[in-house]
Parts: sequence; C-alpha cells; structure tokens
Amino acid sequence: MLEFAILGLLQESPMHGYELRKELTAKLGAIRAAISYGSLYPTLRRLQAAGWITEAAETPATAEEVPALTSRRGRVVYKITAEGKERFAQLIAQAGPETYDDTGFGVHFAFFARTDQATRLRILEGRRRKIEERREGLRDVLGRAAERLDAYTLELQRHGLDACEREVRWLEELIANERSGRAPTVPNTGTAGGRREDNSPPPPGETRNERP
Amino acid sequence: MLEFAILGLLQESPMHGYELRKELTAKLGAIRAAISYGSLYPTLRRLQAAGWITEAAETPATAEEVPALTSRRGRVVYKITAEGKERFAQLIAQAGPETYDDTGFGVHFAFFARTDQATRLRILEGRRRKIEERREGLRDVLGRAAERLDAYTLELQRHGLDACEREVRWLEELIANERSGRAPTVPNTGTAGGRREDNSPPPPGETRNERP
DNA sequence: GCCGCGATGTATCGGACCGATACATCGCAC
DNA sequence: GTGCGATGTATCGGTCCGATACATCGCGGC
Repeated sequence: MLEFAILGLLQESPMHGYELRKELTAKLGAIRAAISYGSLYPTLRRLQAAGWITEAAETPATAEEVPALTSRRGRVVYKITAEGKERFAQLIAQAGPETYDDTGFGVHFAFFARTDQATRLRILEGRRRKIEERREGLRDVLGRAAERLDAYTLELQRHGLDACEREVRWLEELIANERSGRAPTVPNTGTAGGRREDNSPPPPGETRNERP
Repeated sequence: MLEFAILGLLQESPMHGYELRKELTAKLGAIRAAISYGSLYPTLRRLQAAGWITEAAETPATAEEVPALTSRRGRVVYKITAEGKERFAQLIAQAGPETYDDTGFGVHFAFFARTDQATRLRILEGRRRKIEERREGLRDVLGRAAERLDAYTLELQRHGLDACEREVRWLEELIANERSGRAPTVPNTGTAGGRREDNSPPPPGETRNERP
C-alpha cells in the first residue's frame, strides 16, 4: 500500500522523505493517521532497489528564487523512474481483493485522478460488495447473537452497522456519478458545520496536471 | 490489542483457538474483519509463556448443554489464570494513548462491561479528543489545501470528516449517558433500583446484556 | 459405496507497518 | 546565548496479516 502511495505521489513531483510523509498524511488523513518513518524509509529503499525510484541530488534549482528555507544538507530527494510509472499503472490494473479493505480502498481512491474510469468503477463496486458483506455480518450478529452479547458490545455493532450503511450509500452515489458523466462530487453528505461548500469546478474527471 | 481481547474473552469461558477466533470476530466485527491465525496462535503461545493462560485438557464435556458443536480431537483448550485476570485488569487501568486509536478504542470498548465507570469515561473522552483532532486536521486540509488536491481526494476527506463528526456525536451521547446513571445505550428503561457499580472481574457468570 | 466439499481445527512463514528512539541542523524568540 | 520546535534521516523490536499447509469430520450427491 505504501509502495503504491509513494509511487503515486512522486509522479506529482520529486520529494524527500519528510515532505513525502507530510503529503501522504495530508492526502490520506481521512484513513490513516500518519505514516511512520519506520515503514517509509525501508519502503523507499526497497523501491529504490527495485528501480522504481532514484535518488536525485539536491538540485540547486534552476537558479534564483529559493527562499532557501533550508540550505543544502543531508536531504535526499527521490524521483520516480519510467519503470516506476509502469509499476504504478500495473498496480492500478491489478487491483486485487486487498484493494477493497479499508486501507487499500482509501489509498486507491486517493489516486483515482490517475485511474481510468473502468477501474474506478470496478474498485467502487468491489468495495461496495465488501462493505455489504460486513453489513450483513453485523446484522446477523445483532439479530441472532444479540442475547449472547453485553450492551456495550451491541452498541459498538450498531455504530458499525450504521457506518456500513452510510458508506454503502456514499458508494452508490459515487458509482452512479461515475457511470453517468463524471465528477466525483457527491451531493452533500450533509452534516452540521458545512463550512465552505466550495466545489471547485476545475478538476476534470480524468487525470490532473502532468509533469514530465 | 490481541492480548487484551483474548484475556477478556477467556474470562467468559475457556476456549480453543478456532472458537476464540470466531468469538473475537463476532465481538469485534465492527472494527476488524477477522483475526488472523498468524497472530492468534503466536499470541496464545506468548500468553501461555507469560503465565496468563494455561492449556486445559480437552474437558470430557460437562454433561450436556452447549451445542458442543463437534467431537473431541486434537483441540487445545485455553483457560485464563489468576495472573491473567490481574494482567487484564492492569491493562484496563493503564489504558494509554494507544487506547484511543481506531482499533485500540474498539477493542477496549467491546470489553466495557468489564471496565469500571471511571475508566470508561476516561477512555471515551480520550477517544473523543483524538477524533476531534483528526476532524480539525481534515477541516484544515479541506480549507487551506483544497486547491492543491484533486476532486477525488477532496471527496475522500469530506467523507472522512463526516465520519468524524458523526463519531464525536456518538461519543457525546455515550459520555452523557455514562455520567448520568449508567446504561450504555441511548434509551434506557428508567428502572429505578440501585446504581450498581460496575461489574468487576470476579463475576464471570454474567456480563450478559441487561435489557434489549 | 464412495467422493468431494465445506466446516472444524492447529500451525508456520515472510512481509508490512507501527511506535519508540536516536541524532543532527536550522530559525526564532526570550 | 540558549533553549525549543520544526525539519530531516535512520534503525530496531514487535504486532499483526495473508498465504499456505495439513488433517479430521459430517453431509449430500451420484
């Protein structure tokens, strides 16, 4: 999963470890708290060994600007290779069952802008199926085994069931959206504290900015 | 986490591995899909080595009752020891920060019936704080960094934010409930009677639900 | 009669990821 | 001038997962 996320992020621009972690945290904040360096650095080394990424010397930029927040130092900047891009595309195309669990789905979803529509649809439907199964499991427990469980455990199941139902609905909307037309936005999951309801129109259904 | 869950479950009755996994899955179905044997068996061995649990010879069945699903065979039945119960109580009392992440909180919550009220409150509030922090992080990203992110990523954040807000509300209710009176669930049948203090470890006979 | 098949059951192995920890530099406020 | 928080790289031990292997049992189908 981390491998996938790193390859995805590095396609937007080269980065060093610390930066990568921050971007990862921003992009995946909804699913994972924060990526640990204990997994980040080893993974970077693995990707490098495989040839998907390379170390780029701390570039002194093209010349000026550079508030020089930081002077050059031990920073190691990573850059994706052509093989790395291929690898990323391959990981998207495969998209096995692990793509449907909480983390796997979240990470793939976060890179939907780089995923073709057919695959997006496949992933959304696979995820929906999986959540529906979980939902049925919870309903079973709440129905059949309710008397065997204490009230706290039952409350936990109820809350989980609620979350499942909600996610299925969310996925339905995304799927419908994906089928007819595009644009990921869902008509307001609506809860208090709506705050900015800004739907920036710019992002098209397909991939975002490309940078060679 | 697994250690905690196993000790908690074995206080209800001795079990063998397969059974333990099924019960674990039923009890924690809302948080984890299913516990892997690859973690279950090693953990059982670890607990045994530490003296928290012991292997009990396949009991020659206590007469009837209990579906007794299958016949006896190479099954290894585990039983909690006095030290194990102490250990469990100690794990509850400690309840550090790891108790507030998704998995940790879920597992602890599932055993709230064996947790004293003060600790329940502490855990619920710790969890709330943590979720509130995550919520603020998501709001920040949605507010400040929105233009840097593509529409799919934003949609993911929105969904995550919604889930956070929902969970905070859920926790608020539980906390309010916990403070005034008892009863884990929302609607309570106002039966008077003494506000019985929690159910401590000793009484293994109950922990059944107290009013559906 | 017997054959497969799904549930029951125990167990290991490699790998992914986390949390704690260590260490070093930079800019800034006090 | 000194401490402190952000930046930055890195490792270690430990938990847990997914795949895999194996063996038994009861059942229905042929």
